[in-house]
Amino acid sequence: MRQQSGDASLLRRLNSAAILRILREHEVATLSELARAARVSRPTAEVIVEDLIAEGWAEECAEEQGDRQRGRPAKRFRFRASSGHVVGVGVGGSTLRAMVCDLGGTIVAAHHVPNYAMPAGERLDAIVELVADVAGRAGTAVADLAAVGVGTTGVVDGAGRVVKSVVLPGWTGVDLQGELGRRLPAPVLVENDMRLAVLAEHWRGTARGHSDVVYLFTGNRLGIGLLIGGRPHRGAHAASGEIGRQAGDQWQAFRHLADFAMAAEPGELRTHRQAADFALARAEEGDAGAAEAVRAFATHLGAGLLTLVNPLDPELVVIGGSLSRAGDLLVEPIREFLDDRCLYPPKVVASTLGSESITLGAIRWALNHADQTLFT
Amino acid sequence: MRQQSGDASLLRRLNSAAILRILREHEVATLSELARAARVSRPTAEVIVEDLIAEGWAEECAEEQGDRQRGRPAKRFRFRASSGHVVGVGVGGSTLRAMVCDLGGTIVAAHHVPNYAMPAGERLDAIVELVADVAGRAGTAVADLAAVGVGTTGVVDGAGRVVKSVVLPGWTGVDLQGELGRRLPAPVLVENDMRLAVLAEHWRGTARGHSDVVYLFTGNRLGIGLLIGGRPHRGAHAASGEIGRQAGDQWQAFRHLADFAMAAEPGELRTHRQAADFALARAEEGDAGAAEAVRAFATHLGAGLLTLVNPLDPELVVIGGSLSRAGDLLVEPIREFLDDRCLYPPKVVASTLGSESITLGAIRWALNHADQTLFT
DNA sequence: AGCGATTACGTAAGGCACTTGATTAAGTAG
DNA sequence: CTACTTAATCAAGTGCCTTACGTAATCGCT
Repeated sequence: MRQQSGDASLLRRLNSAAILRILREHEVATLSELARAARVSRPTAEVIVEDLIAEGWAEECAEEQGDRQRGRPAKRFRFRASSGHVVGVGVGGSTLRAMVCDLGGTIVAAHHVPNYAMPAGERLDAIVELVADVAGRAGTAVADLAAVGVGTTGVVDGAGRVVKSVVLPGWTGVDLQGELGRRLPAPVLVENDMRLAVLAEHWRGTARGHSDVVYLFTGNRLGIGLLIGGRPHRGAHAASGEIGRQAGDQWQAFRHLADFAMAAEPGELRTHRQAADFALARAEEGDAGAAEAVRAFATHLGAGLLTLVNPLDPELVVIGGSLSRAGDLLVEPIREFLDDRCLYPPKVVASTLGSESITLGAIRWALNHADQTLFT
Repeated sequence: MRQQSGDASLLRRLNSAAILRILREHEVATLSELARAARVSRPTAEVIVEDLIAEGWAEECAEEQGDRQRGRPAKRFRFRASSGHVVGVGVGGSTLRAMVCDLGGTIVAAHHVPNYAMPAGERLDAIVELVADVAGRAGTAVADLAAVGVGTTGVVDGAGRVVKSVVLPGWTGVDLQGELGRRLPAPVLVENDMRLAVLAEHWRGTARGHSDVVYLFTGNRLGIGLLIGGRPHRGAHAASGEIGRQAGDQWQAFRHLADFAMAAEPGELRTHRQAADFALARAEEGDAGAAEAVRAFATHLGAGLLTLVNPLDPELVVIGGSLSRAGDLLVEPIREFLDDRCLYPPKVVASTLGSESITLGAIRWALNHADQTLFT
């Protein structure tokens, strides 16, 4: 822990950051409100707000009709959300997605392009182009972006290098953060997609208000993202959540669905996800065998989750990824399984963010970085 | 996150805390050194040190021969470790242990008494008496203690209540922190023993310098303590590490040893720990069957650990508890198992703290609390 | 319309903590 | 004994915040 010390200017930085925070949390605020909330005197709040306006972080806004109290009308100020923008990028197995939002967290543009099998260099170019594209749609230059957050499949180390990727050919070993940082005139932050997904759930998804969350991604593969103490857990080698090589059949749940699909329509070759979609669709139509397979699948997931839930004791388990659309069909058996076996069963819910979760997480990740530089 | 703000006096508090920190980290320091390290001017460092001395936190010490440089000799100051003391208590299955240490972390007294089956009220009295005893041995009054840290078996909630204990009869439901706080004229902090054990390993054990650690306690039962980001992980219901009710045979490793002991000496009734001691002793003597049983036991533990290691990606796994005396006999098979199956295998080591780990952790927990109040 | 009550704005004076810079003190090296 | 080095001491001076007081703008009541 860095020992804090400093001269008088530190005080100003601190108070300035406090005021800015309060401004951003409230829609609008008067000087008196700011002074009270930040526990500083009015004159102090005044000069700080003047500075913030001069630097473009805040703006005065016209008074609204209706909320007029007694006494002299107060000037009203608000955080200038458009003073900066960030981009979030999601590098998925089949799609490159990107979003732009302002510093207030409002999404102002989004776009996506297919992510077919291509050499790494070409994909880097595609990402750069996509970032420029969405930035343009938002009326911003790439150079003016406060940060670009990127979420990608694979093991991503602390420096934003893709250490290992089985989904994207040629992606292993790419120094994604370095390469994008060289091509983009803005700070680039690369993270693993699971960690960003759970961050998104915490920000705008079903995990709002919960600081200890286990996120289970279900799609063509299984993945885990852990939120611990409100922050994504990365692990010593940034490999947290990698359950792919898990021994035994701990996480080999897909076979229940694959077996069902194979039995129902023999000869058909399916990916995990295709088999899952097939079985889920049949189950929703009322097919008893399919329902049984889905239940076995979910229970298997529950068993895997249990090995984590007991040691970690999370508040919440979120089931995300494309299979989470199945909702209670998937969630209910997991809930039952955990309820039976945990001293303190966590809540179990399905994600509602859908395919946007990783991009949203990348946005939040970039916003976190912007905040850090903003509040210093 | 609380938004910081404050007037000029905050600056003094901050700088004062910084100086105090530096003083405690260095054995002795001159004013110039302090000013440089804390990044404040010399006059500032001077008045702060004067204040600290007046309040008893620091003291001037005579110059040492030998380290004389050129120029006017500097006054030398040091942290006054004896300005405060804390007590750490470990409530184990068969023993109550206590230690006293000063604010510099030096143990100055220790004592322990048996913890036989007794009513909760009686045990509370025994703890209070033990605390008074060790405090007396250290030449301190209980009322002068900066904090008393207590580690106990069982599920301990955020307020220091024993929510559940299977080891100590009548211990379930005791508001340990409240009851002790009422009986002791000092701040009392109660935590789960596993979390304190891993804290001790981080402080003075094999986990020094590692911030992401999985600690596996092996004794009469299995328990887990997680250190995440350098801090003990508590979980949403403070039940982190409770693997007792784990489903299936995930953590039922003891049966390998119990089966061996039963086969070797039929009819003998043993606790888990007795069976383990028996098998380990035989294995050390070269008994092939015993070695096989121990290996199966260790491998079973490895399988349980794997379910945690892959999602959490710790730097280190520490095997603690009484069985860890077996050393490589236990650790080596676990290491092999994890090395085979992890993308990034953690280091695996046996604890060297022995039976003191929980008490040491309680000490460190109390010191953390003392620090928090010290540096404000 | 005028007046008091209420609330916010604006400015001045004072205090606290830190900094810089000059001067004095206390040693060592030659 | 002198030169050099480093520490202690003292004296401004600056930045930031606070309290205090006077001014401005609006509402509600008479």
